[in-house]
Parts: sequence; structure tokens; C-alpha cells
Amino acid sequence: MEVAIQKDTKQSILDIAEDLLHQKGYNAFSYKDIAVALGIKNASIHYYFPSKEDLGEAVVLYAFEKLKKLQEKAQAKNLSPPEELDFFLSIYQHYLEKKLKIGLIGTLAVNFAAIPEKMQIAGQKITQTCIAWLQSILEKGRASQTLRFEGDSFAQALLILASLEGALQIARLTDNQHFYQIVGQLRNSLILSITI
Amino acid sequence: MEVAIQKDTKQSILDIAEDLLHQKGYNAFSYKDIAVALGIKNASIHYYFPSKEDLGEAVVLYAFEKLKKLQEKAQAKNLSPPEELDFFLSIYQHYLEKKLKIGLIGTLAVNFAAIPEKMQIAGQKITQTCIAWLQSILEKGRASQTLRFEGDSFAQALLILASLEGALQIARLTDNQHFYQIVGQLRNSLILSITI
DNA sequence: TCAAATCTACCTACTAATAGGTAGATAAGC
DNA sequence: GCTTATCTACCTATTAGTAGGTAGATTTGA
Repeated sequence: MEVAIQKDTKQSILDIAEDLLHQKGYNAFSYKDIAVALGIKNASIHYYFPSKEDLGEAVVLYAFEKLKKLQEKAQAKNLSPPEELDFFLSIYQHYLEKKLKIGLIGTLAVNFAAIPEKMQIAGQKITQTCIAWLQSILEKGRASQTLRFEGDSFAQALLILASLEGALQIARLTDNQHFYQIVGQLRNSLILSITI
Repeated sequence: MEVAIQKDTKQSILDIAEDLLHQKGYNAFSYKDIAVALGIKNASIHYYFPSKEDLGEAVVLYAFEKLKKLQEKAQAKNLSPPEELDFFLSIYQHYLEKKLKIGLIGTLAVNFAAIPEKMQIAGQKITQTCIAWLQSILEKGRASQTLRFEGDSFAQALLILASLEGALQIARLTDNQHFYQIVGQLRNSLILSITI
């Protein structure tokens, strides 16, 4: 059994494209950027992704798959509502700490009028999945009296998601520490237990 | 006294550039887009804004000026803390309802690695001004027992700003109505009075 | 088995379009 | 006549995308 020295080229292209999408936005990166990073030629990327639209859509669909796997993973763990909420928050914390730095929803929304329709639609699906997931956590938390919030669980789910997307953006413009302050403030208002 | 039939060209360029920046992001609009919209030639825009960096910075500085004027206007009105908070929220509501649709902070953050340094710095100033304004509202509200929140007023200000930026983005990806739901949820948690 | 056929994963070399930007002419108005 | 504002006519760099080729691995089949 041999160790894979080199990642699959197609996967590497996807990873770098995801990176660039988060760092610069869809219209600010080019095939050349990816080609240079990988040490291959422009045309080779067209071999895997005939058009930039194909690549853009693939990046979003790939992110969608990852999100769904995380959701399954969380459900398999049988977490308490506060723990599952923290699991969701940790996804965004991972965005901050790793290369991505900005949420996909924010990226797609800001460049909405300048991205292909397939990316728009995929972005909408991701958003709806996030909202539904958060809402289910909130409902379970309210039923078990482990999470505290007022009003509609859907509206509260929207508020949490908006806060996280916004938090990453404020962090990028000012200071990473501000992300943690926002998440802390959010957690304090939601989680009933005294333990941190 | 004559009615101004035509707006000042420089101002029109700024307005359209602001529009395009919010709709597509910095790297997805071109001088040509503006020239076509105004019915002038590409080169004429270079006359007012020699480089795209100049234009980009001018748009952000112009937005900064508008923000400061709104802040002065609010202070001149001697509003109660909940009223001043609503004034701030109404700025974002205006973003949603008018042409802009996305907050400037979000736009600049998402394309951060792909915008000129001067835009980055101007964006940071706007963010800090917003945070400081919100924090002052929160402090006054807590002192006068008209606003309710726990913990640090700075962290709470960050949370509100993040929510609003994220709310615009979720609204763009899904439904404008979601913006109002987020703002409603936020108001309910902050404002102590029963009256809406 | 071994040669032909096919496929994979790139390459070089190109195109058409668009980007931001510039030089210099020109028209209009004080 | 000088300034302001706008034009025509470019330039250079970059973009996404295409055409066609090729070395080497893999599959097929007589």
C-alpha cells in the first residue's frame, strides 16, 4: 500500500477554486490563478471544468455535500441541542480559522448579480439547508428547555445564520477577535446552562 | 430658478458605481458598464477618476460621508435610544428597499483580497464608525432602561451590525421578507417597550 | 501474448472579447 | 483664449475558451 503523494488534480482544482472564491469572489479569480497554484496550464483546467460556470457550480455543490455530511455526522452523535448548536457554530469558526475566512452564503449573495444562475440556485439550497438545520436545533432546545429564545424559531434561525455570516465579514475587515465576541454574545443569549 | 435636468456627471458616475459595487462587487463591474449607463464614453470616466482604484475609494468615502451625515441628523433629533436604534435599522432597511440591496461592509469584506488597499482602509473606518454608533445607542439605552441586553455593549453592537449585514445577504439569496423577520427578532430582544 | 485501439491527462498555440488606461483632437462656455 | 468636458482612436494585458497534438497508461481482442 502506497501513500498518495499527490492529490487528485480535479480535487485540487476544486479546493483552490473554493479558496479563491472565498478570498476574492467569483469574478476576481481566473483559471490562470489556479493553473499557477497547481503548476499546470490554463487549458488543463478546462479539461476538467469546460467552463468557469461549471467550475463555479461544482465548488458550491461540493460545499453543499460537505455541509450535508456534517449534518449527518452531528445527527449520528445524538448531541444535546446546545451541543448541536455549538457544532454548527464550530463550522463557522472553522471558516474563520482555516483558509476560507468568509461564508459561502455571503460570497454568493454579494456577487449574486455577477454569478451564473446555477451557482445562485445552489447557494439558495445551501441557505435553506442551514436555516432548516438551525430551526430544528432551536425547536429541540425549546422543547427540552435547554435553549432560550423568544418568538418564531424560524426567525431566530435566520438571525443566527445572519449573525454568523456577518461576523466573519466584520472579522475580516477589523479583527478576528470580533468574531468570537459575536459568537459569545449569541451563545450567552441562547444557552441556558451555566457551564461553558 | 431652473430645474436641474441633468445631474452632475461626476456625481452620476459615483451613484452608478455605488450601485454596481453593491450589485456585483468591485471586480465584476467595468468602466464600460458605467459609460453605457450614462451614455458617455469610457474615457470620460477616466477624466473624473483616473484609475478604478480612485473610483472605488471615492465610492466608499462618499458612503462614509453619507453615514456621518445620517449620524449627525440622528443626534440633532434628540431621539430616545429605541428611536435611535430604529433609525439605524432603517438605514439597512433602505439598503434593502432601494437599489443597493447589500451592505457596503459585506461587499468590501467578501472581496477584501481583491480590492485596493485604500478601499480596505476606508471600509475599516466605516465599520468602526458603525460599531461605535451602535455601542453608544446601547449604552444610553441600558442607562435609561429602554434597551435590554446582556453583557458587553461592544459585543452586542458587533452582533447587531453582523446580523444586519447577514440579513441583507440572506434576503438577497432567498426572500426580502426574511430581512424583516431578522430585524423583528432583533428588535424584540432589544426594545423593552410594548409599543411597536 | 502482443499489438491495435482507446483513454487519460496533460501540453502548445491560438482566438475573440474585454479589461483598464492613455494621447491627442475637439467642442462649448466663461 | 483658456478651461472644462467630452470625444476618437488607440494600446497593452488579461480573460475565458478552443483546436489540435502527444506521451503514456489501459483496455481489448485475435
